[in-house]
Amino acid sequence: MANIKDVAERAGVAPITVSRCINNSGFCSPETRKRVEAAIEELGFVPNRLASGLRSKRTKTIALVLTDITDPFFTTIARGVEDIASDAGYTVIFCNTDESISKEQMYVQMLLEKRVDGILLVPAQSTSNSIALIQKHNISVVVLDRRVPNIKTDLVYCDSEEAAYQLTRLLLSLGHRAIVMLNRSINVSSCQDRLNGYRRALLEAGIPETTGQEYQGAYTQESGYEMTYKAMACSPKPTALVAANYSFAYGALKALREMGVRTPEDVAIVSFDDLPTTLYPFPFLTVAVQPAYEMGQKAMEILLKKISSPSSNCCEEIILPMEIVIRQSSGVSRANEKSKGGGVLKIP
Amino acid sequence: MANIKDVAERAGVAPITVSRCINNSGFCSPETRKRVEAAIEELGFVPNRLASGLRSKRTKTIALVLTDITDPFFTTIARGVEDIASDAGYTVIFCNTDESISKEQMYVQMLLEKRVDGILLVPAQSTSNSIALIQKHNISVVVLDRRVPNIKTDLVYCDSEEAAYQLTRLLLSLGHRAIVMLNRSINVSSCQDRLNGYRRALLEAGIPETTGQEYQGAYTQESGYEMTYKAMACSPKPTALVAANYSFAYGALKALREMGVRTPEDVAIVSFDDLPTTLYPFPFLTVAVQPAYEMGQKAMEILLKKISSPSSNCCEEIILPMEIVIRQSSGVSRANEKSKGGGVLKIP
DNA sequence: CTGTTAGCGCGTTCAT
DNA sequence: ATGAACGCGCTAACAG
Repeated sequence: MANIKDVAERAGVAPITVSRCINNSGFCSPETRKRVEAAIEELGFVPNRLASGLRSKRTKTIALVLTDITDPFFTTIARGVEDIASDAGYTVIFCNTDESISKEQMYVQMLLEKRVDGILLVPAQSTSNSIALIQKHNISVVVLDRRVPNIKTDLVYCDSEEAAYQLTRLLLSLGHRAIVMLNRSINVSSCQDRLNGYRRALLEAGIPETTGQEYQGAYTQESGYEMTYKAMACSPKPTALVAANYSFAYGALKALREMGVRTPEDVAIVSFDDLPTTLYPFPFLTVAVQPAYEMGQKAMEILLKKISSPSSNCCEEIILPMEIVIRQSSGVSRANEKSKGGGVLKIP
Repeated sequence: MANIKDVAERAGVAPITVSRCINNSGFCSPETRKRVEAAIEELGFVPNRLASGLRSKRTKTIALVLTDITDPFFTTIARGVEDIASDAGYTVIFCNTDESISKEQMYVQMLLEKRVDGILLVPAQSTSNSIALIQKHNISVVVLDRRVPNIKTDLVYCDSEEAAYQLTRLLLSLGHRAIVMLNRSINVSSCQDRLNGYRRALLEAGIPETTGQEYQGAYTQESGYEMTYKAMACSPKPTALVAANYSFAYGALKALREMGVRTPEDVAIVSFDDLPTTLYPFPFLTVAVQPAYEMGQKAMEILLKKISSPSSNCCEEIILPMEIVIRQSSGVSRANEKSKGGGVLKIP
C-alpha cells in the first residue's frame, strides 16, 4: 500500500509537503497541492492515522462509555455525541458497561491503550475510580448523566431532584396523599436525586414518613411490575406512583391493569424518560423528560473544547432542566374524581 | 509517559520481552513475567496500541456503519455486535449515515485511514460503491440487513420477502381482499423484498393489480399517517394495511383512530419490526420480527473469522428467518366479523 | 512556501 | 527462553 513517501516522489515534493496538503497544516501553493492530489489519486493513497497519531499524539477518536446503548435514553445521547463528533472530524467508539465496574475498568484500559483523545463517561457506579485513572493519564474526560463524589471533573447531567420534586408536587396538587416511589437499588446519583426530590415534596406537604412507600428494584419492567404488586398490597393503598424510569412505569401499568385497577382513575402514574415520541403513536404517560440529544451534543462540545485547550483546568458543570410533560397518566384532581364518583380506591 | 523501553530497563530485560509478556506471544518464564508485571505496575505503563498497530498491522478495532443508531432495530444490532466484539478484545466505532451515500463515503474513508481491522456495513443505498472500496483495500467487510447488486461479499440479512408474503397471506386468510402496502421510497433491498412478498401473496390469491394499492413514503410516522389518509380515501376502501416498518404502523394507527376507524375491527394492520417488547407494556401489533441482536452477533462472528483468515474468499450469505408474531392488530376472520355485524367498512 | 533530520513506540525478523 | 537491529508511516522541530 502506498505511503506518503511514494506520493511525495510521484509529485516531486518532500513527504512533509504531502503531509501539509493532507492535513491543511502550514501553507502550500495551489499548484503543488494539485500535483500532490493527483499523485494521491493515482496511487490510491490512504493516509495512515496510526502513524500520524503516533507522531502527533492526536487520534481524532473519542469514546463514549455508557451502561447500555439499547436504552433509548442513551441511544439518543449517543446520536447527539456522534453528530457533533463527526462534524469535527472525530470518530466515536462506544462501550456498554452494564453498570459493571470491572467492565468499565476493562474498557477504560483499552481506550487508554488506543490513545483516544477524550472519553465521555456515564459512570457505572458512584464508586467508580475510572475517572481518576483517565485524568491521571491526562486524557480529557466529560462525565455524563451521573455525579461522582470527590472528583473534580466536567459534568453534564439533568436536574433529577427538581424534576422528581415537581412530579410529586403535581400529584399532591391533584389531591394524592398515598404516593409511592418506585426506584432503582443502585448507587447512582440520578436515582438518589429522584428519591430526594420525592421526599422533599412530601415533607413540604406535611407528609412525614415516606420510607414505607419507597420501593427499590432492578432496572426492568418486571421489577416495576413486582414492586407495584407489593405496593398495592399495603395499607394505606397508594393512589399514585412515581416511577423513576419508563421501565418501572410500564411494569406498573401492566400490573395495575392485571389487578383491574384503572390508570389514572384509580392510581395515577408519573414517570421519567418515556420513550421518544417518534417511537409510539399515543403518548399516555406524564413524564419528566431529559433532553438526551442535547446532553450528548453539549457533552461532546465540552469535550472538544477540553481537547483543544487541555490547559484550562476549570471544570464546567452543566445541569440541564428536565421538561415536565403532562399527559393522561397523572389524571385530574381527585376532588373532581370523588365528586364524579370515580375511583375505586379512596384515600382513607 | 512510560514506554516499553522504560519497563524493560526497570525489569532488567529487553523491550521485546516486555512485548511478549503484554501480548502473550512467544514464551517467557514465570519469573520474568513477574518482574515485568511489577515494572508495568510501578511505572503505570499503558501499551501504545498506535505503535503496536503500526508495526503489526492489526488495530483490534472494527467499525459498524449503519443508517441511524437511534432506530431500535439498529440499536439492537449494535448491541449484538459490541458484545461479541468486546469478548474478542475488539473495540467498536459506530457511524450514522442517515442513508446518505456521501456520508457513507466520508466515514469509510476515515475508517480506512484508521486502519480498522474490519467493517460491518449497512449500505446507505443499493448504488453504494463503498463495499468495493473497502474490499480494494483488503479490509474485511460484512454487509448487514441489505443486499447490494453485483458485489460478492459476506452478508447477513433477513428474509423480508417471505415475511411479507406470510403477513399478507395471514390477512388473506382472514378474508381481506383490499390490502394496502405502505412502503418506503428508497432503493434498498429489504423494501423491495417486502414489496415482492406482498405482491406474490396477492398474485397467488388471484388478486391481480396491486399497484394502485402500493404507497411509498419517507421513513417517518408522519409519512405513515399521510399514506393512510390517502389510502383510506380510495375506492375500494382498504380493509387491511401491510406496514413495511413500525413507524408506518404507528402513523397508520394514529390516522385510523383520528378517522374513527377501529383497528382491527374495521382495518387490520400488520407490520415489521415492532419495538422490542421490553420497551412497552401492551404489545398490540401483529408483526414480522427480525432477530436484530442475533444479526449483530452473527455478522460480528463472521467478521472475526474473516479477519483471522483473510485468505478464505468464500462468502457466507446468512439469511435469517423472521418470526411472525400474531397479536391483536391483525384481527380475526372477516367472515366472523360480518356475521357478528362488526366492521363499518364492508368489502364491496 | 518548502525541505532535512530525527524519532514517536512498538513488533518483525533473525540470531543465540 | 531471550535479545539486537531495524523499520512500520508519519510529523515535530528547525532550517532556509
